[in-house]
Amino acid sequence: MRDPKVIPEKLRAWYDRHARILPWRVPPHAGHAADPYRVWLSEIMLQQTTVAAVKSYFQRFTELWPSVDDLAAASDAQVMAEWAGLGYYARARNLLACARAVAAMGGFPDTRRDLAALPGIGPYTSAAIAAIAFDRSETVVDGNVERVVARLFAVQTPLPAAKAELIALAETLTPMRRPGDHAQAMMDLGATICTPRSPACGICPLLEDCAARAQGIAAELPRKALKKPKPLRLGTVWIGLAEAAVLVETRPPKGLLGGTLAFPSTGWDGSDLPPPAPAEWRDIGMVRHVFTHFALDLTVMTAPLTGPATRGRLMALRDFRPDALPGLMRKAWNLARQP
DNA sequence: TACCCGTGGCG
DNA sequence: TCGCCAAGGGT
Repeated sequence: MRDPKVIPEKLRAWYDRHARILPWRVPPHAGHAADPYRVWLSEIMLQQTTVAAVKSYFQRFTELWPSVDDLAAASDAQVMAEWAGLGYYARARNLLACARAVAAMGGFPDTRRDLAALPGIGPYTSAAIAAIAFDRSETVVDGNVERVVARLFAVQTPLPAAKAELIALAETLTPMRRPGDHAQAMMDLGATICTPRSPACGICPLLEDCAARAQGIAAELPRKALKKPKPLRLGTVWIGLAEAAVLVETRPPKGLLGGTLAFPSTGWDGSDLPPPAPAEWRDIGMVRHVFTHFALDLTVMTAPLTGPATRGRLMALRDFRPDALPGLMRKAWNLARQP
């Protein structure tokens, strides 16, 4: 019943009318290709991150660094500061490493294989850039596509075990013509109609082709393995204030919040570090923050510094930008500056 | 394979 | 208030 070619044709027709307008996107039939730099930058930012959260960051980055060569010339600290708040900070470190590699080789490679050799570019992102920026017929599989395909073919296997099967099914839909628009159409469909909860099947262009819809189980797919409960961890952070300055440190380059600007803290994994300086530390309250795999209750201590610090460095308040902090540290700062 | 790695919005 | 989830990659 389901002709494998009818689905991409219907999808393309729907996309031509309903494509989302996004700052990094070239509309269908624009007559020119997308800029690989802007495609790459947006794809990195969009990894596990919503379109709404990315928009202002994309705008800011492309203003500061209009080309990959401009970005390659930026400092680590500046890129980390501009990325602050977006999360998954390994992306920012890999972003800069990738920009420098691309600048050194004179531009982005135009095949999926060569793209995937660059830092921060994996199976999804390499396929997306190859299809969208270089018109390569690659199959782009993200969370949206997994969901759309699982429903179209009524795949009952739970994720992540179903991953290989979903990729194989998605490949059967990839066209030779306009593969980039096809990829973006699949993702737009997943983001606006074939949504995780209460999908809008009534207005779906693939309604007649959807096996899950026919069985009445669209909203139940894709099935997912049970996830482990998140442990609660405890920690302490110290915000030391000197004359028009605050005690900060740059966190170690790897691990949680790696490379970000922070206040000295315990390790919040049981390690029991001492305060970074002698002072009359005062407990001003606690902030809760939920990471991917654990929750954290962080006790916030403040004090005017009275002796030399054993950790961190003093930063003048005029140079200190709270929005250069990751979310957890921003919460602590906001608590500390309240009366 | 199974972890590790942020954040904000939404029902 | 809380669990779920979002254009994943690295190890």
